[in-house]
Amino acid sequence: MRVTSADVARESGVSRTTVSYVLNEKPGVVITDATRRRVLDAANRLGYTPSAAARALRSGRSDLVLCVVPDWTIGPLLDTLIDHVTMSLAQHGLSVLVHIDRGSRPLAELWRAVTPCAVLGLSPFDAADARAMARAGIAVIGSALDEDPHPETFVVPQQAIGRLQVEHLVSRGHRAVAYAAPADDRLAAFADRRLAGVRHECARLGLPAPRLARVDLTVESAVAAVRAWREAGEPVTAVAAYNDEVALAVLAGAAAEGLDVPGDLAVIGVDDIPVARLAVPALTTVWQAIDAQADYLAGSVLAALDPSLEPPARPDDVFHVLERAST
Amino acid sequence: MRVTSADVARESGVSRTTVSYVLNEKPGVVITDATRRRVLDAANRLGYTPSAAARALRSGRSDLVLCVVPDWTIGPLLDTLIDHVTMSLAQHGLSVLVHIDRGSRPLAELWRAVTPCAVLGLSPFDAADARAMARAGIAVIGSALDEDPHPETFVVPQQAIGRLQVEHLVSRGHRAVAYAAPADDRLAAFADRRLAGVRHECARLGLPAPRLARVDLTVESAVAAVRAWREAGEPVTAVAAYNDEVALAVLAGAAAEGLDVPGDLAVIGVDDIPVARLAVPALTTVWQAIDAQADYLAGSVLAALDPSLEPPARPDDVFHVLERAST
DNA sequence: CTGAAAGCGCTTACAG
DNA sequence: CTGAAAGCGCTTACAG
Repeated sequence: MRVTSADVARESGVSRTTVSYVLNEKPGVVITDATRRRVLDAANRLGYTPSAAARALRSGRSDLVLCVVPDWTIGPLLDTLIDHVTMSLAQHGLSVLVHIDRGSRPLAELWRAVTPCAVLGLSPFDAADARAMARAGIAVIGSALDEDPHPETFVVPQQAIGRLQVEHLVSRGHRAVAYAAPADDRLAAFADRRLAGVRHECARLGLPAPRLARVDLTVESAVAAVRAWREAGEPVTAVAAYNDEVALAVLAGAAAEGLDVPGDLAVIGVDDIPVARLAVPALTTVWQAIDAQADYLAGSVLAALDPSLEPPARPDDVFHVLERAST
Repeated sequence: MRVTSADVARESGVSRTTVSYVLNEKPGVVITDATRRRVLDAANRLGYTPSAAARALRSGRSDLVLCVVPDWTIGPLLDTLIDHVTMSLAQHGLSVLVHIDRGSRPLAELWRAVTPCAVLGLSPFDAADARAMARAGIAVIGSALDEDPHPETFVVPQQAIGRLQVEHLVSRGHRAVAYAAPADDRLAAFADRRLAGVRHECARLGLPAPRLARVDLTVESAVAAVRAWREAGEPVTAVAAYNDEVALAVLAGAAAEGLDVPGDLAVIGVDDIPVARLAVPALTTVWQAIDAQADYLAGSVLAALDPSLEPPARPDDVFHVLERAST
């Protein structure tokens, strides 16, 4: 049978009220040391752990943070981010629970089932969902892929990535730029915005509009793209790839076509996956300050939970070009 | 204010009992169609969703499955596995919640807070934890990295991977085999077992004991390893790498040393990460049947929850050599 | 076919 | 400093 606070009360000869006060270290209530000791001992002896369900029912709150992750195949960066956030929040007594949302069950069912104190969305929430959660007293920290004025929002401006890639390529003397988009449609929300950044920066700098090709993670696909780019009126000399994997495909395509990188074709990726460093030539890429972003996220949760806390400052400068041999 | 079943009862002019019966489709209870309709309508109109906390308190059970993931940097395979399990269980009304366990908070606190109906461990549980959960009526599905006779255990025999690698290399005519171990200590549980498999198979086939080197994900590290292997009395001609990333490092090291792959040195990885296909030469690797493993896992959860269900058969043949150009 | 009532385990005014 | 009691929202015997 489950050990309840009543058992602890009986065992230590006090009321449940006192047990609750002692165990929760209720501020403002003074308990004699002897009593406290007796309660703590009894709780220990009995192996008492409070029922979270009862607690949640009573207070309408838990110490769970629900982190909703969309069906992205973003990979290691996301894992690292979640890992960091989990660690940070654990230090404040909060447990992060990750749920991969593929839309098979409505989000509403989930957060009601978990009764979290906060919900962290790593992709934008449906407005109705967000409202419903807020109405239920849950702290909602949403996300956006574009600049967003709303302070409690996690923003990773994807356009900036594309801009940065072009800026770097141009600094290396290139003018004819191509964008290598991923084949997986689930990535479109990211890919389209990064492409927009590329386009924007090209226009701003007076370069020809970027050529575009979808590249899946096969050599053939990359070869086809590389050929098309090279055959253009003004042949492409530099490629901004959606991410490192796509960039590695382009590298493989260029090698298969006998092109020299970066002599004939420069390539820049995004993410700095471990393997990027191992490519021949080593891949130039855009690195993200995941730690800073994780800290911001954790801080936002904490601030949303405790209004007396200063909300964290949005990290700027979260992107950085890591120059290696491929550009 | 929260909408409760009492509100629905009032709105539809029935008792809470009836509301509960209708909403839970209680078997054996017959409700007139008109009543059912009224209740459903009212629930809808009011936007009623049951309080999971109250339900959990009442029944001591939720429809949450807690999946505890250790602090591995295993990457995409794990993501895929969890994704599949989440999907499968969602079809049975269960929501999977993933928690990365880095030991900062005791597991006991977490499962008590979540009140899951089942806990899925992707690494072995502490025996005391497992007992406590079982005592609390939670279905426990543990994991093991070695053969394990316990039926409700998820086993991915790591040794088999090493054996398979050697078997393949030998089939290509090699005798002098090396093992490229990862530098990250968190991977030791896997790496050591795979190495044991390599050793075992070498011994069984009468080959020299495998040479061993740690390779981190840099070219320099791989170059050092490759040099050491080539300088040996009987130079190594084939490398079984811990995983694809390490294998790609070895490939880079071999290239830097001017070695021909697979002519001078054959390399086989594990995982079939997308980039493996893009390597030059394309990387031979050991592929895992993640889907089958996910199905087994989901089936185990379901079977543990409902004794009338047949427990799933353990998938065999979950590993498979994917032969490409590097061997 | 439907309702009144108990109880899951907790916290917290409210009294002493 | 401590206790008796209410109530969070649900489900389920038990009566009708």
